[in-house]
Amino acid sequence: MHSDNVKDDMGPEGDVRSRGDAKERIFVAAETLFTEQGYAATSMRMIARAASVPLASINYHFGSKRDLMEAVYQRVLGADGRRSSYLDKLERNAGGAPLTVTQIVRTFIESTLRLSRKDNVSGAVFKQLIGRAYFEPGDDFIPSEYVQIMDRYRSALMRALPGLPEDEVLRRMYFLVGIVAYVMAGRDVMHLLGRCAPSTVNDPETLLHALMPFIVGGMEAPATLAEDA
Amino acid sequence: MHSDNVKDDMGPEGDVRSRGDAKERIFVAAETLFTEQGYAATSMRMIARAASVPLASINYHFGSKRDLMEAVYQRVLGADGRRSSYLDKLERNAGGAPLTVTQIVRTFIESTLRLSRKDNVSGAVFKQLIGRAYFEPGDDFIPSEYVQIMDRYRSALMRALPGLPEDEVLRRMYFLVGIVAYVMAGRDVMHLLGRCAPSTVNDPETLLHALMPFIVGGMEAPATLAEDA
DNA sequence: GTCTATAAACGGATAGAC
DNA sequence: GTCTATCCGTTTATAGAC
Repeated sequence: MHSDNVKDDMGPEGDVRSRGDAKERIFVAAETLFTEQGYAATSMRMIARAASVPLASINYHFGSKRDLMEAVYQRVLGADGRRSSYLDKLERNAGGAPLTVTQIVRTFIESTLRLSRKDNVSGAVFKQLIGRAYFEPGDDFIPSEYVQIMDRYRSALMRALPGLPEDEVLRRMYFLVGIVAYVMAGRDVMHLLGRCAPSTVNDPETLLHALMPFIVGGMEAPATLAEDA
Repeated sequence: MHSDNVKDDMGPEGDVRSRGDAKERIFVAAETLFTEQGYAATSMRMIARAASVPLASINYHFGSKRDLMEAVYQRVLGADGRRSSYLDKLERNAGGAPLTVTQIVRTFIESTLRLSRKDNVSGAVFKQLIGRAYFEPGDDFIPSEYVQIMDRYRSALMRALPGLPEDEVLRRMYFLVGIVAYVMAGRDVMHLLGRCAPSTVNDPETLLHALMPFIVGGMEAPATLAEDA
């Protein structure tokens, strides 16, 4: 431990960095623990210990545990704002023509993947967080930006699938979000399904790539099954 | 058994019923609360209050909170043992020919739905529990019977989709399980996607029916996308 | 077997020294 | 701003009367 004027020797950035570091470490620890264990099962003391800060520091920087949770979700999901702009760019290139289902689905999946790589200190660890956002019970932490993005995807899919009733498109979009969330959540269900190379199956990136033909096939399927044996 | 002869006046079924009632009420309350709120967020006191039993009664009948959780999962998932026999019956009728993807998927979905209606006192409430089984962090509660059932589905799908590589079939089965679990989990994500008649969208039974063509289309899709604009 | 009372530990949040 | 010590409610689990 050092006394007050030791920090002053580092100049102004010393102060800023020490503040930022503590807050950032709390952020990373909270993101990791909430993701791995869920909100209710994670205690403030676990977060403090993982971030190597005193317990009171969390309340000082973030307020309550609930506030901390909302801050984590806001940052992670808020970084997703570019999803709609990717769609905009595609539609501009198409010159007014409807996008294909493949294009829309690929944009959704790739921006989700990009979200899991950039702007996130914890990178590989955080992958479950968005998936968990849909399953965590209680009040929803999902920011309003997300609603707008989903609306953009909805209208694009409506145009791409004119043969389907509107509510059917909506349901299939529900399935699209759900299955991506499920894969992002990354729960290892494969041990249920028998042996397989774990790297092939558990890596979210590989899985989401394999997901493409599956989703497109599902999206473009007829509303009612032809075969009914 | 018991020292007091007061209870003997009710006859043997009096004893059995009183034991069964308390234990059963605890079971139902636990199933409901674990399902609605998750394991960590549910306290023994909530369960005791919902079941109208004293707190100590839970520990007497079930041991620890963890033991209670495992008992609930065992009973709910264990009731799923008929899934494989449904497949067996189909294959016997087919006389050695491979089942169609539609048949397999329908069997999976319908037995999942049947599971949510029968052999469960809480009926409508429990719907999320199986879905949650795949997402609840921590050690897994999934009984070994499930692994065998999944193996049966895996081999049936392998035969139904001879054009796909084995690991691709496995991945698509992963998607099948995932999306059914997601819909069963029943988290209301539809407010993200814009307005829609809630009854059409939130009712699991309707959703799972709409899921059929989507999944079959995804299952039968080519391994690589033809269109790549 | 049922229930009250309590033990022992843990939870989030804060007061106050520095 | 940082950190120690603490308050106080809640948690799981059990002891012991009936």
